[in-house]
Amino acid sequence: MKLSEKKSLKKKEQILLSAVKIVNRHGYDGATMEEIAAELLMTKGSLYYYFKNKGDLMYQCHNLILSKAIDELKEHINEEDSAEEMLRNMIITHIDFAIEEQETFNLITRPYHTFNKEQLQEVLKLRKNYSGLFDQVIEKGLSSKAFKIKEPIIARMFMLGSMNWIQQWYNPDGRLNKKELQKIFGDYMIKLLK
Amino acid sequence: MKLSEKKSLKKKEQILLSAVKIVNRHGYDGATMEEIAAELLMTKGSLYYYFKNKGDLMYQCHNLILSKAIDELKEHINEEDSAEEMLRNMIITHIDFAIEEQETFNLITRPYHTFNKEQLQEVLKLRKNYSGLFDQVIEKGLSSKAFKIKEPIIARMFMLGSMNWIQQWYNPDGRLNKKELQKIFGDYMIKLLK
DNA sequence: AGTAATTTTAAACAATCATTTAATTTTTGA
DNA sequence: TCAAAAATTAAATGATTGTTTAAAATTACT
Repeated sequence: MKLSEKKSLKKKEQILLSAVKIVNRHGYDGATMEEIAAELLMTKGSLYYYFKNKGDLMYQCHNLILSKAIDELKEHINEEDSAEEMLRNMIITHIDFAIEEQETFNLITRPYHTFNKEQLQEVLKLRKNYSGLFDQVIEKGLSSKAFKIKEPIIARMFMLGSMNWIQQWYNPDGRLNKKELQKIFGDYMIKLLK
Repeated sequence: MKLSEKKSLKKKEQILLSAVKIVNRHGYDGATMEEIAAELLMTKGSLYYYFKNKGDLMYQCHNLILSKAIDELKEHINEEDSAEEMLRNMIITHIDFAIEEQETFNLITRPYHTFNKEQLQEVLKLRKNYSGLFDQVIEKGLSSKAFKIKEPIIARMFMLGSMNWIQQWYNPDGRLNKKELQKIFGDYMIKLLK
């Protein structure tokens, strides 16, 4: 690979990270190309040298974060833990992403309005992938009789929803810190599933 | 009250209802004054005869729906039911609003970005009012020993979050209809609290 | 019926942004 | 060092949309 290509890739990544930061701050609609560029001391025009358009940039942001999250979940699943222990770890990861990556993580609560057809297909695939990991663990718990829950798919959506909503009220200076919340949420989930 | 004032109030209400409809369809940013007016066969300019600006209109939409929801919750609380029965009814109401009023109900996940100071104060007051009703019932259940949960405030946020998120995945043509979902969610909540 | 108040409208305005373009600057590599 | 390639920029463009305005249409009321 030529030097210039390497540099280009690196720049692309920097832009992506800047975009993630701005999106987390202002949401999809609120993130302007101008601000994303300014973060890197560039002008917005340059962004189009690296990305086709804003939609493309947003799409890649979402994919980046979601892929990272999937990787982290998989690490927890590969360990030789009980379903309960695995689930507790996955909850910690999910809440981490929901809090730290805020808008980018769920980016596009309204994916149909935001992404084009091919992007949408990929996004839905990734999301299915993601939630499938939770389903897997719940299934494991059910078959080992550690869990006992009706409608496990609904239960999974119930759980993910409660966690995704944390970002609406979480306050880093609140009475409970992130770690404490993660513990409490884990306890709740286990109680729900047992 | 003069006839013209009555008519004016009626028109104002119609506009509000149209705005609610459009917001539920496209979200806050996606709702244009043009479309809100078109729904009533008016032109957008007319809206400014009744509302100061878009922010004002959105604010009144949110208040309208939230107030309705509060009223409905209060009806459930005033009955002579057990905490469990009351909570089940409140869950049905909440899910109804979350599904049917979609965007308007949670309108402004990002209230700081959307409302001005006085509006924000009123919105936060209403929201506190709303969630306080759930806290009340949980407290009632705790003191009657029907419930047993640590960190009841967090549990309430947990529950509201899981319900608010329903609108992200709910499909009216899905395997489970709304009523079935409400039942399942009620069961989950009770299991969590007991 | 006729006048004053009320309501509505079309058009102009203004602000915001995403995107394009053409020129300029910087970097690369022989 | 120097020409070609790569990267960046400033400015223009175009589309959207909230808001204002002044005139026109409608309605209320004596």
